[in-house]
Amino acid sequence: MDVKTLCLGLLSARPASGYDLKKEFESLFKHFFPAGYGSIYPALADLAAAGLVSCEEIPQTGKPDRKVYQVTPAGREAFARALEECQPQHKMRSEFLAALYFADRMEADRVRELLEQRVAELRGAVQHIENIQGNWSGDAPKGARFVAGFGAAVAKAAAAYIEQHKGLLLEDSATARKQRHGAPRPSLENRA
Amino acid sequence: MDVKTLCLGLLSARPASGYDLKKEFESLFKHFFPAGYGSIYPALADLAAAGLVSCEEIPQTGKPDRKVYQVTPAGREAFARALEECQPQHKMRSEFLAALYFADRMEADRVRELLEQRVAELRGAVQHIENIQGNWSGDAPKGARFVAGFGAAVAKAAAAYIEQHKGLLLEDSATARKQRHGAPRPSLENRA
DNA sequence: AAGAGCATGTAACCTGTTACATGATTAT
DNA sequence: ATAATCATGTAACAGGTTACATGCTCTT
Repeated sequence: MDVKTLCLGLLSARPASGYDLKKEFESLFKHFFPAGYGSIYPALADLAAAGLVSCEEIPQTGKPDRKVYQVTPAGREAFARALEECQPQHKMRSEFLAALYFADRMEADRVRELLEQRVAELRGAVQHIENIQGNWSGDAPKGARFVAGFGAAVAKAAAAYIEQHKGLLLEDSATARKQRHGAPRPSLENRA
Repeated sequence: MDVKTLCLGLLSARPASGYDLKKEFESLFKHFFPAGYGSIYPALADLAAAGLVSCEEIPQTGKPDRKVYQVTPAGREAFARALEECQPQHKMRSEFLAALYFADRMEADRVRELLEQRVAELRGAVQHIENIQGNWSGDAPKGARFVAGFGAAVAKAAAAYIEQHKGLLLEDSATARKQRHGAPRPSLENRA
């Protein structure tokens, strides 16, 4: 399941240009499978070379010809097989968590900055998803709805965790806790 | 924040060999920053070449010499600067979500399989984290505790979402819902 | 006038993954 | 016996990112 396969999948719903596909990646796929022109255009060229899509060039004035790609029967079959056979991974690489692992060695302001930035990003992601959902009129495919809901739910959970547990990183002494809340708060955070 | 920087960070807590570092990556970092020997050994060689770590070779019988790396003052400084200056990203690439976006074009059994696999993985991740937390006796660094809690919370939220919303993907007609639950369930899933 | 949107692509680069190569010791 | 653990590394490969290259039109 690489960018190439995803392009094939999107094209098997409707014909599109590389530019169009980029916009699709920017909307729903943005937060779990980003792709730029640098991967989309070569992917399209490869798919065409393999005969999985065909390309119709539409002349334009003042801009490069618009190249609209369409799935071929072979492409449709290849995508179906890909869906059947792939063992979909869920990879993540979080520099955010890696950095916070070393929170001990950072200044409190820096920790606060990282935490706030991440929460802002997460809220942005939720907003982005809810905007998309708001533009659906009940006719969106169930896969899209499931995926959007998943993204929003997980982003909200992440933001909530940060808000609820940032104290663990920002208040480093029992004294600090006492002064701010009147009583020490034993760390219950990590219980099952 | 690449594998190289993380190795430097781990080494600035205690000296270790590449093999040791791999184990550290396998424990807490496993779910948000995986790294294999193929990235760790070259990273260590680069760090040594740059003078950020020093290496002591300990002869062994029957195995390659154990190479224990230690941070140099320059390395400590470089890591501090990296923590200060990095703008930590949180990248994810989920073939799982990408595949489910196309759930319409999959057989129900296949969808069920993907969902179950993912839930099993998520529960495994939670288990893994809770095992680590169980081995801590209150003395673990706060960064580690925060990160572990975050991972567990997010994994639980993801698993819960899947369990609660898999119906959206598996029951595809109002008829099916009526037969199983006695009444159709309007899609409330995506409301804010 | 400035900026966003439309529209395509290439080439160098970075980083990480996978497979290969070796081999003794210890636990089940 | 078999598998796991210890212990190191290289080389080829894959895949994606970034910067470069071009240029018109429409909106503000």
